[in-house]
Parts: sequence; structure tokens; C-alpha cells
Amino acid sequence: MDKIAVFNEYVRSQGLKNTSQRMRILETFLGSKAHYSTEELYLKLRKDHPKIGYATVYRTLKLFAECGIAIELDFGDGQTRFEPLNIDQHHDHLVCTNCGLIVEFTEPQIEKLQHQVAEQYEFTIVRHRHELYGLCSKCAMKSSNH
Amino acid sequence: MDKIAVFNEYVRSQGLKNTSQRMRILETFLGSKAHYSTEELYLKLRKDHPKIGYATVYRTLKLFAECGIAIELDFGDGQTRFEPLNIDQHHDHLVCTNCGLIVEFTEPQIEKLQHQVAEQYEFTIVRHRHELYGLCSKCAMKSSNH
DNA sequence: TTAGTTTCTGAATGTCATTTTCAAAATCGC
DNA sequence: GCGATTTTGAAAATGACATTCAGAAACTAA
Repeated sequence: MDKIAVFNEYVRSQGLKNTSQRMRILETFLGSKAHYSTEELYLKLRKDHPKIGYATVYRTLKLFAECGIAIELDFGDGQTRFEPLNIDQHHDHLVCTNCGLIVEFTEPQIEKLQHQVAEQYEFTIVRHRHELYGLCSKCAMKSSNH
Repeated sequence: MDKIAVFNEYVRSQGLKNTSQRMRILETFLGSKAHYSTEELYLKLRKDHPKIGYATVYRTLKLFAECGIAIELDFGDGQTRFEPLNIDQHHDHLVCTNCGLIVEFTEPQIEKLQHQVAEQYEFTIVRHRHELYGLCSKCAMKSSNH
């Protein structure tokens, strides 16, 4: 079941309504790999759909997170970002603090070790956040050349 | 050199001034293991020092982070927290999303794997954030008993 | 100690992303 | 189409963080 189907299913099951705004937002959201903030997605949408309001984008992104087709990310830059998510594809992030580049990585061994740590402290882990901040190769070169 | 000395040294070196407010804030900040938000520390201070303003607490915590005796933490609850920090004692956090309990952990193997990931993507890592969210043993018991 | 310079303080205000409100519009089952 | 319900978008509210400014306090040199 693709994300559009998941969303439609969720909308129906919750007694919500299927509006053109929601569809336009979902299409645009899925049509790029970017990690959109509400602001960014709103600005992008405005080009083709200038009538869609900021509040609608905001509420719709929350809906995506609610029904599991997106997750909220916070890279500490003051903006919450949303990323399309396949339930089975967990990954973490490398963030370039200079140019904003975001790279996804998976490291099963780290996941294992996390579970060991959780066991040790008798925690039941629901989610985690693991982000590495620094410079991507391009920005590292630039700053050493200056 | 303890944290008070580090702070005094920093204040002197930057041409700042040593005020009674800053000393009271530092004492209170160090006198507990809590991970204070500005709000929380302000409220705690107010009991003994009702004249110290919120803005002063805010600015002083920033100073602590600047001079390296504290680090800013963000557990995604909308409040920045500050933790007293020994430069050589890096650790990450387990956070109970029910009761707010924060436990520190270190896992050298995870650190190693992080560096490997960074190399693989040609990133120069400056800092990272690694937090595990879930239920501590007490809260897990409660919620299974309900 | 004291005068002079600089920094600090605290109340108030500003900023900005996020969240809510509310009246008008759209959706959907019948 | 009708009617109940949800949604929309503009505007306003919220809340954490950050700054302003005038009076107070701390340092510095004599």
C-alpha cells in the first residue's frame, strides 16, 4: 500500500474528509526528497496553488505524521521538518551545519547497541534520535581553503 | 580546575564582571543533578533569591555554555535544558517520555561506529545528538497495570 | 576611597515558529 | 440536493527565546 493509499485509508477511518488541498499538499510533499519545513513546503506549494494557506499546510503535515507516512524531524535550527517515511525503512541523519545538506544513514550495529543500552537501564524504547552534525566534504574543503 | 574556577577565569578573560547574581545562579545550577530548563532554574532560584530576573538566568545559562561548563540539550519538549558538563565526560541520554526521567549513558562502540559512518560519507563531525525515548521501568510497569 | 568607565540587571517588549480561533466554504452520506 | 460535519484561510494567540534600555553595580586607575 503506497503512502497515498495509507493516507486515504486513514482519512476515511477517522471520519475526516478528502479535500483537494490535502491531495495537492501530499503530492508535492511526496514529489521530492527534501526534508521540508512547513514554511518551505508552503512556499513551494504557493507557486502552483497560491490559495492554499499556511495553516492548512501545517495541519496537513501533522496529519501525515499522525497516519505514519511521515515523521517529524528537528535538527535544532528552529524549524520542524517532515520526511516521507516508509514504515520499514528506519534511518538516521548526517547534517551539514554549513550548507544544510542532509544525508541519511543506517547502521544496524548502532541499533543493536542501543537496544543493549536500553536493556541495561530497563528502558522500553519507543523511538530515538540520532544525528551527526558537522561539515560535508565540500564545506570542509571550502573552510580549509579560506 | 573546578567549574566555578573555569567560570571565574572566563569572566575575567572576557572583561566581564563578577556579580552576585551570577554566583547564586552558578551555585544553584551546580547544586543539583537536574537538567534544568531556564524556566525551572528560574523558579528554583526564586525561592531563595526572589529578585533575580528571568532574563538574568537566561543570559547566565548561555554564559555557562559559552565557557564550556555546561551544554545545551534539547529533548524535543519545547524547552532547552542545560547540563553541568565536565569536558572529558561525554555521554548521551535516555529520556522517559512519561515521567521525564533522564538517564545518562556512554557507549564507546556507538561512538566508534559513528565515526565510521562519518568517514563513509566524508563528513567532518563536530557534534552529535543521540537520545533514546521511551518508558523507564517504573512507568512501563504502571502502564501495563492500568 | 573615589570618580569614571564599563558592564549588568530586571522589567518590559520584540521576535518568530507554532498553534488556535472562527466564519465561510467544501465534503459526503442519504 | 439537503443537512450534518469537517475543512479552510486569515487573523490572532501562544510560548519559548532574545533584545532593549535606564538605573544599579562592578571594576580600574589615581
